Amino acid sequence: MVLRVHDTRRRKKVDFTTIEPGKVRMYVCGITPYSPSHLGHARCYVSFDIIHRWLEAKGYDVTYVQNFTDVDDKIINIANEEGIDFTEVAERNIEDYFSAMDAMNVLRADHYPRVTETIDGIISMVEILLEKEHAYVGDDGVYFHVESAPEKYGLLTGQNIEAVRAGAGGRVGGTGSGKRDHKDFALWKLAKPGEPQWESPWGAGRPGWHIECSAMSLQFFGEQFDIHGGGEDLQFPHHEAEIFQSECCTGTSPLVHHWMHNGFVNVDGEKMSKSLGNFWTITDALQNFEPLVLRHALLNAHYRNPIDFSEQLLEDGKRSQARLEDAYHDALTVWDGVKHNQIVKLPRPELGTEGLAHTLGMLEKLGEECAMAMDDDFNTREALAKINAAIREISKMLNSGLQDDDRVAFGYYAVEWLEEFAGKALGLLPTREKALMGPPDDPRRTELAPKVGELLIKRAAAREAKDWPAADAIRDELAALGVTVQDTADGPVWKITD
RNA sequence: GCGUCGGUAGCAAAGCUUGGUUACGCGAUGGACUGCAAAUCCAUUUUACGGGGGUUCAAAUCUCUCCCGGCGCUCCA
Repeated sequence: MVLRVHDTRRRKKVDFTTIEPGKVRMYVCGITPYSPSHLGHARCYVSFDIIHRWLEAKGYDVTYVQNFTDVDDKIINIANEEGIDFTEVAERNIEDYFSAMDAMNVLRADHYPRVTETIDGIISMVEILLEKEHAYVGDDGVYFHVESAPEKYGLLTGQNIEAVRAGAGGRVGGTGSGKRDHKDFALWKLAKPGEPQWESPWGAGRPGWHIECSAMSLQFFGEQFDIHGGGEDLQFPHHEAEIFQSECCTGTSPLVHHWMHNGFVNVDGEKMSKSLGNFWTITDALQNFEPLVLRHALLNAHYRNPIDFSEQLLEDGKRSQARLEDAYHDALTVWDGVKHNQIVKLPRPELGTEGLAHTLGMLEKLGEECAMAMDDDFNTREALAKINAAIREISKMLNSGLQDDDRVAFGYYAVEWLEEFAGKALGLLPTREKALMGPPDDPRRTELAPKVGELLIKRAAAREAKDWPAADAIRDELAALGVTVQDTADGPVWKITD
């Protein structure tokens, strides 16, 4: 099947092609670690995790590079306020980032280069740009001269060079920068006293914001690569600046074959921002919701469309995720019941119109449709629709009174199906152990277990005696503790649901 | 102002490139199952596609126009 991806530059879905057969070079702009990671980061890196996973599922050998902008004005300001080194600020926020991403099942990239480790590459790139007269040295740093390559202006955003000049002309003088033209941007900023700095031919200083990505992609991938991603806000000016720098430096065009940008997280219809007071860090969201619930909520929209975030969105995600995990749990239980015996190998499903054969045929078809959805520009919403349909089929079959061998074989097949699509492709499944045992690392569960166990024994006795009012009273008591009981064929099961 | 993306049922959100069948989920209601629940399944809510023209046998989908909204044009995922 052909993979179609939306390319920002061409503004449409195109057939995905790679520079080198079977290999994908993917660069995604990472965070500036000046504060704990927020929901916008969650959305971005979950989106590209999906892309990463699906490319690998399709058999590509993917090299995924994601940078850290570990020195910048905001980091320096915070370090100064707190009286610590800027590296400490960067370090602690990078740790926060990784722990949030790991919790959400975001697979690690292959490389996480940092600005502070890429200084040499940046300097040599700036030197070439100066040599080719695409850059000049100003009072306070080195600047890229946009007018030196006007044909590259607005490639991603359609901005018109004349209009931008007219619209922002007044700002040039006021900034006090050594720019000749307001459209120009810094490649190297000379250090003010006390700022972190590195030696360069133009004086001690640090890199401008955009140049790092050009230097890093050149270092890891060479002059061209397959996918460049990031949040949609990075299109202008960041990604357009990268095109200027890289293409003018190497003389090779295009730098990137597929530009991919994820949509924003809004809150109550407005952009999430600190100044509006509607700001959510990932840690905030994970106070009341499991990481996979957040992941599920994010995948419930297409990656390019905006998400309007709310408590309700997480509540919906929670229900959908519970439905998925329950189905996985049930299938695992059926199969796990005999795992110590010989694994029953399911015969190749024969398509039919009745019973097991029919359901197996349905699942096979749903799997194909799920893959088609992912091939269509990573349509996770559509894929989830297929997974929901599969859950229904699995659930029906597991409750249909199948006989032992068929039941076990079907459970095994269902586990494999879910692991392939919901697990491997979408990253929505917990480990088998977790799914079977429930959340063992929830401290509240451990705390409640003795009390709940006691009440359940009492309730079982009351039910045995058909004393329904007493049994219901105990259930109410459990509910007051935030515990919901389900009576199943294998006895009562309880969950924390408040 | 310029650029760009969007407006789909009570909520939420796919489908639009390649025009003709159901999205899916939540909520609500009814039913099956249950001592009652929960979970699960079945059904209804469903004459859904911002307004108005055009093309067509046929339009959510193509086209024109108008209205409304997000985002970008300064740092941002």
